[in-house]
Amino acid sequence: MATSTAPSFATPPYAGGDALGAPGLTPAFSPLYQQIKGLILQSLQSGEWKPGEAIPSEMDLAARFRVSQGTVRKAIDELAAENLVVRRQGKGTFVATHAEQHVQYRFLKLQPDNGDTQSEGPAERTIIDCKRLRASADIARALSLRSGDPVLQVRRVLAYGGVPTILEELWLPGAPFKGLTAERLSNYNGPMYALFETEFGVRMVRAEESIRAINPDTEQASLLKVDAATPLLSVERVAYTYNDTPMELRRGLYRTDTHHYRNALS
Amino acid sequence: MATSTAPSFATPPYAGGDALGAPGLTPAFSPLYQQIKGLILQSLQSGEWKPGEAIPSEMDLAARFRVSQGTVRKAIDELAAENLVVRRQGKGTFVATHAEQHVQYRFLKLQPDNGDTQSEGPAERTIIDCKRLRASADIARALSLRSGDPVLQVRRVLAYGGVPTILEELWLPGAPFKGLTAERLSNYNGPMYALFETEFGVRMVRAEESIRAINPDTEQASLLKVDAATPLLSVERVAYTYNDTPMELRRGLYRTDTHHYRNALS
DNA sequence: CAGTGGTCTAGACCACTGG
DNA sequence: CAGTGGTCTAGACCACTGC
Repeated sequence: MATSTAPSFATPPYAGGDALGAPGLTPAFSPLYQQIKGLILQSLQSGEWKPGEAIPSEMDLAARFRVSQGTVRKAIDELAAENLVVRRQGKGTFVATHAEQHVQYRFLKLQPDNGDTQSEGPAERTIIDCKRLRASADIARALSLRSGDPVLQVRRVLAYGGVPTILEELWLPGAPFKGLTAERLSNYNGPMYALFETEFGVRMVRAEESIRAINPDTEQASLLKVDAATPLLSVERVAYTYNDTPMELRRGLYRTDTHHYRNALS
Repeated sequence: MATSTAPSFATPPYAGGDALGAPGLTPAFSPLYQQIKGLILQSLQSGEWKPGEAIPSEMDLAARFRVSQGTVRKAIDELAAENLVVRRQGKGTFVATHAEQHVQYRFLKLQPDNGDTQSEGPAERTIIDCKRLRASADIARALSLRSGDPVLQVRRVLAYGGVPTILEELWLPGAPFKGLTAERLSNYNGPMYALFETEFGVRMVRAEESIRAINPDTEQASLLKVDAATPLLSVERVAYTYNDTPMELRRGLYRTDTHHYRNALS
């Protein structure tokens, strides 16, 4: 509905302090553009604008929130810096998506040693299984659930040019992903995070990875078709939606004889 | 001296196109604030303002470059986003430094599994050796040198709580680091990159890492006091100064039984 | 051509720092 | 208190997109 219309202040040109309307969700003291950012964020979470769609123009938002275009602009600047929206000059500002961009697999830092991600092409994906389980203590902790809560476990292998390169095991909270099956995963063409968006309305926004070197156990070694003495990269990722809500725990084993994990520091 | 004073344009309020003065170094077409950013960058490289020092206020820079404060602000915003300068409200804008910040070891992503970097304290550093060598083909390529050019090689071990955890081997171009010795490295207290700043005027700005899982050879294993079958993280880093000039190649072996490599994705 | 984001300006006031 | 960076506004014009 016509909810979040305007921060109710009447002290132009600079209100300064807290200025939120009815929901009153600003605990301390934040600049106007931060409050506007928060309001836009709420609309993103609530699904008012869906991934891939355009959000209203800066002028429209400025009118809606009763602030200047510059203030909206600064709010959107930050959202764009966090990869939540994408600006396109002359067209508009769009809700970021893991699909339909050529920035696919944004969270996958493994790349071929020759650097040519292009010629390598997309991974060949093989689902091993997809089970309904109850969360163990560590899984529950990572996903902010309680031990025993229902979770989905997916295991799969990614291969490049016929060479199995990544073995992944991932856990998802049962409730938001009700109805996810191995079949739906297999039939879907494109990044898994894109499927999460379109089928479950869950958009992954941010993630953290912990990396170690390990030796695989015999099952892992056979799935990746490597010797058990071949060291592998163990990459544990927790992915978050809006609001810093953890929505996925993923444990990956990466072969690093033909690929490497690339990271830019600044 | 009083070189870079102002982009010479006389078409207020918006020149639009290329507007650089004498050196004329803008090939294509860039907004004013980008040109200002470039000019500030030149002053940073030239050492007009040294790491830790304050740069002129936004007002001063606006006057110097004959643009509005807002334009200078946007230029500095980008430099701050790239960690080249640090803004401090009420005090000024300062040239970023690897020393004297509590953001030390910005490029070291290894951290203890309990996450408590504080209680762990600083690493105990042991220099193994520091040799003058000639660059091999791969070293030369990484540092944009020619094979056979003089380079310095440093090897060292970092330990935490008496446990050797990191074995590093690093190469530096000979010319800029003339006079670096094992002694000076050992005597220096603080991050190596801070020493590079104060003693050699080389500031590392950005880096890229390639990560693999490997088994150590016998020498490496003994230096880290681990079994030769213990898989380790191999982290190859190229660090860059201003102008994307590579200034260091560093190959690290990380133990990941008590520590892990942490990476934030967004 | 109208509509979008992108740049630039000028001026006002706020928040923080230190003398 | 003066000086710094930080926020906000209003208005102008530029660059790009697509009808």
